[in-house]
Amino acid sequence: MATQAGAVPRPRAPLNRERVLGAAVALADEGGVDALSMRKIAQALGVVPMALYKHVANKNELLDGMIDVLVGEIDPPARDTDWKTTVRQRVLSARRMLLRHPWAPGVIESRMKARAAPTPAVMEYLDSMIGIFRAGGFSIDLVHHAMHVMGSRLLGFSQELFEDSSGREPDPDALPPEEMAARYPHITELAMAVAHDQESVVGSGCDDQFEFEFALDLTLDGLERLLGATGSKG
Amino acid sequence: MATQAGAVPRPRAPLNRERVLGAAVALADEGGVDALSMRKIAQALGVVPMALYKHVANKNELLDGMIDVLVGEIDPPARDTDWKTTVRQRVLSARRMLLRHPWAPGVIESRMKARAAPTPAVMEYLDSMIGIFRAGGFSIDLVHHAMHVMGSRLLGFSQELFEDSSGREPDPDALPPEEMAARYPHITELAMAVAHDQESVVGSGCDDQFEFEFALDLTLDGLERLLGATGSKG
DNA sequence: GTTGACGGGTGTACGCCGTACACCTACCTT
DNA sequence: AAGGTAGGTGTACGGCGTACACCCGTCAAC
Repeated sequence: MATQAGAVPRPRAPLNRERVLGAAVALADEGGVDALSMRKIAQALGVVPMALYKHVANKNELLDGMIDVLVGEIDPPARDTDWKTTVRQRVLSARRMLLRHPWAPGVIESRMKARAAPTPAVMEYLDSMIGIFRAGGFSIDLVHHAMHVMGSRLLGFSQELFEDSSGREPDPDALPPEEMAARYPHITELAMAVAHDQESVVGSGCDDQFEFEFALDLTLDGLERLLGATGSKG
Repeated sequence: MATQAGAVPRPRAPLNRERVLGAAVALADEGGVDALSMRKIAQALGVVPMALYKHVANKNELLDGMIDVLVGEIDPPARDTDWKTTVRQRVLSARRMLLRHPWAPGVIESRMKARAAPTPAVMEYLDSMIGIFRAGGFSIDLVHHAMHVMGSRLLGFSQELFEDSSGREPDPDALPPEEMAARYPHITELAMAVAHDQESVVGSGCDDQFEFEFALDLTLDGLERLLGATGSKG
């Protein structure tokens, strides 16, 4: 009489860590990380909240697991190219991942601060990145500096201070334009200039991708110049 | 007969927005932002939780207010120096502020994402920074790029991926050194090298301040080279 | 002097959260 | 048949943000 011989329609697939993390990531993708709760994840999986705790230790460990899932989405390093191309491609791949999961930077940062060690996937990512620099002839000291220089960009995100604000409901107590211009003349000037050229770009009128690559290349060029100046001793 | 003529010991100073924000910042400084709750702030002020809501609209608005307090701690721009020195000093001042309030980057980032506009103090900071570049002869386009390049560093923090881990309770399931070295050879090599030189520096063996300035100068040098290449037309 | 508005602290209550703990059930091993 | 084990369940607790009704001291207008 076990399993009722298929009489009942099997109510759901068996839970496992992967499915829990997947549901959590999906929920965060569509509602932001603040809207993520153990109870909501359980509901999405058709399961009682406490069931999740058989697969993740607690919410923090769940967040760690989610990060690992995301870092796993980053492309592996290219083979048979110079370090600069490899780093560039890798960082851009990381950026693509983060654009798919805009809540990720915050989680990464907060988890980094709370934990003794980054998660294994992050460790592997960093290790591989260091390896790319080393293989490119960077001295160990220079790699060290380079990792710091890349800083947050290493994981693909910069602050995006001027994030796309179109499509947000207009702020009820926003300043009228003329007062805006009077109080923040430089911001206004910049915003006007950005809005003027390249009207083709939808949204903010600022090509985020271009800006990102501009910044990335500036950094990489700077590193390349340093590499040339100090030679390549290990 | 108003105010009882000092017969009762005045139980507490009257509440106001400033005192609420001050208590909130103090609490976050000593317990991290996760430990911050309206109830704890109220308790610290000897007041019932709902009293706070007469001075801040809600917790998010409180966080915004806290950011404004912090940004107000950043030194005003120096006068009568070149743009590079001015930017450098300002960014380093912002960094000092953030070292005093390590929870701030996370709050700034999360609030930036949730809000239509940054808080006024942040706006003023950004505006002033743009003004410094403009006064230094940067074209508006180049300022635009520069702001993006500075990215998170503009507000003084880089990711600090290798944050000081000394003084944290040892991770119970940390890898033994040899396995660490086998799995993450590059990280290990770098860590060893960093630990070797400059044993004078306490903590992680990595001079964060030096790394920060190294990265900052690399960026600024790159911008300076661009400035020279394109000339200074507005 | 009385009145009434009002700024600001209070008390209660609701619905959400993470999760400890005891349980129950279906399967696998022996 | 017996018992262990992995995994889903149910209940319960303490903490959170905050809506809402209240109450009291001050002060203006009459």
